[in-house]
Amino acid sequence: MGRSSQEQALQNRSRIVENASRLFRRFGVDNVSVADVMTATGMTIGGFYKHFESKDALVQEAFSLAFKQASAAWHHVSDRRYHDPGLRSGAIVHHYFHKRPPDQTCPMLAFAPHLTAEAPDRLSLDTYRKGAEELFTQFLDHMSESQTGDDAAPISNRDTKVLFAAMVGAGFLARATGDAKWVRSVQDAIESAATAAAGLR
Amino acid sequence: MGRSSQEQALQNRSRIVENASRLFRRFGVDNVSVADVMTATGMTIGGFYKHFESKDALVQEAFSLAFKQASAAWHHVSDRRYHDPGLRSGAIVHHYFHKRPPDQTCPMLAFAPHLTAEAPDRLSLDTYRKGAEELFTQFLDHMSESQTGDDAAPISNRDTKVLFAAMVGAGFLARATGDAKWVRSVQDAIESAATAAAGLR
DNA sequence: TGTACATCAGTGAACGCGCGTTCACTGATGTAC
DNA sequence: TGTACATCAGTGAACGCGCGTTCACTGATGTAC
Repeated sequence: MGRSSQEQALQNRSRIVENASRLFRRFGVDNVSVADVMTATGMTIGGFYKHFESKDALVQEAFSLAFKQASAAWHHVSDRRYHDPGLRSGAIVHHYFHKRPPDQTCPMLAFAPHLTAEAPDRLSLDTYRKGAEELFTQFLDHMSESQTGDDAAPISNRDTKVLFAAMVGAGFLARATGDAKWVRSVQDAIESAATAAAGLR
Repeated sequence: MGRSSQEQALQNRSRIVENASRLFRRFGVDNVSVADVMTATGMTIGGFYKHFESKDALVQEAFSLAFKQASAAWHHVSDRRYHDPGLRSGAIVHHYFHKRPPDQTCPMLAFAPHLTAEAPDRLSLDTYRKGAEELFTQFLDHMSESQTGDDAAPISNRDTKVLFAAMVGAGFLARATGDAKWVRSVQDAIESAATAAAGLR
């Protein structure tokens, strides 16, 4: 195994990032080693540093990719046209909780745990912040857009924010408890509230 | 420094757990070493294993203590008597977001991050599950109780669940972003929604 | 009540393991002539 | 178009560090007589 072509090398680099993003989202950043990522890509450890300066640099790229994919997934769900606007917001919530394979966990959840304002040394904080804010504003836009037109008034900004936080919170709890009964009842409540919020106003 | 008295030893044990709980809540379980805890208690590393079988055993005791303290704190806030029932639920939310020193972070947030359903080896999962469910049902009870009597109808069960998830979610995001503007706007929305939910029904 | 001995809470150095990172090396790719 | 040489993507062993855990040891506490 000697040198790879420049084209091949770029492809390999992309595959490393893709695998990293997938594994990080599923198992958590701290539970996946650089060697794990390289093995999953079919390479050995040493080559990693020909592409990235450090693990943290990889984490940041994995962030960006995950946020991009998540935003694309949202578009996909919310662009389906329903007659009942309530169904639309409900469908988004339902998809968020129940229709995602484990390696497509919400990036808000997947990457934040190992970040703490109080724990200093983490460089990836800024990347996370930027991606998180972007995803949030996209969610706001989507929710208001998806409910306009037709005959229904849009969900209020306040309710959308509450819904957003509730989705993240319930997803977080589900991740930690492994889908306990009470958590599922919370998820159902949120889905129902989303449908109602769109229907009533 | 020879042997300590049995009484002294028990006190030391308690102090270890207290310090652990405080440090874990503030910096996260994975960012605090056993040595850190022992140093904070004014002891050296070796003595630790005279009291605990492993770090994980300590984590579990720290869980329990934190959940107890959190539940006590809730009692304290919600037991204050307000005239306006809306104020009560709003006050609980407000306290949750803004009135806690960093070493009293919500245990839901503090301990879950290093737990993942997908990451197997963690023994402390069950302890967390139990504590989390207990804290949740206590929250439900408190919210419904605190709004009854007087002239206002209680908040619906559904709304309480949504509020709960939203509080956890927003707290989670705040922890990771270090209080970004948009996160604070989400927190304000939740507080306002809590007040409104109690006032309207 | 005092004395001899066993116990064991606490000490601090050392071990072992995982993991991020480095390094000398290989051989195919790219380039200069 | 072919040949000689430099480059550098990828290899796999080794290093270094942090941290959970172990261990031989100390000396005050607890106990038996």
